[in-house]
Amino acid sequence: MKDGATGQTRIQRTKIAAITDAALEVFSTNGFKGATVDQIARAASLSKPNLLYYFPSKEAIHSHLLDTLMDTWVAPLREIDPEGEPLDELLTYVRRKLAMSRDMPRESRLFANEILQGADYIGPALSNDLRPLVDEKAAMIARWMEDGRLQPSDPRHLIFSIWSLTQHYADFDVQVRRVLGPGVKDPFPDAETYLITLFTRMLRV
Amino acid sequence: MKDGATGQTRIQRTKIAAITDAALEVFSTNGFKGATVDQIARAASLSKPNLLYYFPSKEAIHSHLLDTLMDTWVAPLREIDPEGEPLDELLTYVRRKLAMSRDMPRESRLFANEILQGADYIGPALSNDLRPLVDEKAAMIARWMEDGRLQPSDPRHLIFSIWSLTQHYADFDVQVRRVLGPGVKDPFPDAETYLITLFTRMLRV
DNA sequence: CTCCGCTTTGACCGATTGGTCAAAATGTCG
DNA sequence: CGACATTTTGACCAATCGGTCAAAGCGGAG
Repeated sequence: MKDGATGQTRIQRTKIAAITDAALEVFSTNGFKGATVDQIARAASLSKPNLLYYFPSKEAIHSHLLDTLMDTWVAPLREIDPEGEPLDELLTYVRRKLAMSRDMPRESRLFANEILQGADYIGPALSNDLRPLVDEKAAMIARWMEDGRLQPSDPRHLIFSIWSLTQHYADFDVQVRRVLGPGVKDPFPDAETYLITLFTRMLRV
Repeated sequence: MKDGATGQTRIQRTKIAAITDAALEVFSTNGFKGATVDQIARAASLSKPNLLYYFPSKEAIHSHLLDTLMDTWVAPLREIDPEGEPLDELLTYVRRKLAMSRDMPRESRLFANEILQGADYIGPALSNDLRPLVDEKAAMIARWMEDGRLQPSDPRHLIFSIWSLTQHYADFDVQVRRVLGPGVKDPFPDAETYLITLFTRMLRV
């Protein structure tokens, strides 16, 4: 039975949610080419043909994942408030992005895999959607710097550095833990302290 | 004919070099599971059986690559001089790592792929070889900070941040270029200026 | 109950995968 | 040259890949 607004039945919603969650797990740990439809189906407790009843192809699942997750992923950047206190806004952004690495490491690794291997699917979105957003926020930061409310530096590379440092703790989690050793149960508290110190010294006037 | 020291003929040296170079290209852009031995063979201008005459398996090529490249990859960290001027030593380290991202992006992506997907092969090396080295260098940096020659901060996360920021420009090169737009032909000069500023403000007493 | 549309499945397909093997080609030496 | 080791190749193999299909199972409305 249809449910007018979304055009999806209850069962469809449930199964599609299970599939996307399973696909997120499998794609993020194996990459697109390394993942198999069978793996995803097993992780979602479905048979392979049953999975392909809900999605036409492996590529379709991957695209669907990237599309629906993209907004969530850049949301914290969008929420930086031009009217707020500059340093607070940027430090909050750092904290939010680090929290996302802690709470959504699979999403982080999914995008990392995609970009690392050429961004074949997500590439256009980077040029058409992400770039204007970065332009806008970089201009805002540049204004803050001109007004003497932040120490001057390249705003675009500042944004890159926040992405790089925060996502590092999700994408390279294995390395971080191996290097810190088994004594460190959770690297994130120290990471947050360090990153806040770093960007405070970088930006505070 | 053997050549006593290495146990390799001239042809073997040439072909193995061609294979490792081709494999670096293919593995770094497709990951281990995404790469095929046919691709590597074609990139090395060899037939598949001929390639498997020099290496017993796909996994053997991958292992060989990671083993031989690991030393090169951590060399700049090893070369930080405990007797040098602290800030100079660390800024030089940043410059060297960024230069490696510019000149050896394939190597960077090879390691990024391996770690991102669980570090199944390289994991033990991280615990047994890299961790002691980081411990040693972190202790050195901590001493510098105690002596008042650097602003204090977590030395291990400082090292992580240098890895993260410099390798970002190799691993996420596609994203960086898409976000900066086609007007920017080479992101590296601005990146170097930004990173030197960042770590100078972070560390200078 | 019957009927009908949605859901699930086992069997199967062609293509591609990593890897083998025996034979042929090539190189290297006296 | 002739003899022997090294190198190269086409044909081939079992396993796995993404995807198809017809048939069976299922739930709810009448």
